[in-house]
Amino acid sequence: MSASQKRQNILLEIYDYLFSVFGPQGWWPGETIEEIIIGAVLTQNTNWSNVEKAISNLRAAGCLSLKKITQLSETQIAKLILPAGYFNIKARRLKATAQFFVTSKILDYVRYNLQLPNNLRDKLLAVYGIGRETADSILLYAFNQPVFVVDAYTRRFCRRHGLLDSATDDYESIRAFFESHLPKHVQLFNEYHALLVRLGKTYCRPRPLCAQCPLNKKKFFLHPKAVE
DNA sequence: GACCAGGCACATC
DNA sequence: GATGTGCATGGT
Repeated sequence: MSASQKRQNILLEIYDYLFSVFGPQGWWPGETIEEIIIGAVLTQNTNWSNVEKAISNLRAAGCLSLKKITQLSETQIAKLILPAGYFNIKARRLKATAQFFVTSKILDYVRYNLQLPNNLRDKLLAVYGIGRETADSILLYAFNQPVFVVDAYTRRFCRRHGLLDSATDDYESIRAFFESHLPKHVQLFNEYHALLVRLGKTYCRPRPLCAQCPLNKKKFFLHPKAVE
């Protein structure tokens, strides 16, 4: 068995185990593509429960749509998304994001079942307020593209369990690691990321509760040294 | 009261 | 390219 196949087996073993412990996570918790995009911006460095409050404000005001958001002032948006924190900066980011989707008509590709432009990730990254994680969250959860989302939990998980050399644990390396060692299945990527977040919230905080982590019962480590 | 949360842009070195 | 900083509410 090649080293690559071994890595793939371990990643799938971890996935199966997490799924058996936590079950399906039901991501993304949004009704529509537009709501997912809006939530992806609002959840930056912010607890999801606060995002829910902001989304419910937007919905109550009839503003839970990208077109509507382009028509509001940043001040108006900021008032609605107040509970999500960083409301001034996020108002600007949300408006820039909404303007991108409205002017590019990307949602029409979905509506008419067309193939998305293959440089969509680069286009998203060029939008003010959309970085790697937000772009990839949108691609995976809103547009069902097989992109593996990396976040703080994923990075922490990789470090603590020694999945990567510490020299190559930047965002793109971690993304490439998962994408190249897993079957390119949207539903797998969807559930895997959500399960890592679930695991991280429970056992892998910055002040970790690693002793109780269910993964301790298994030995998945690819590299002998897991970093704290 | 401190710490943390499903980041990002920008300044500075 | 690496590292530091501002952004801000609400839950634990």
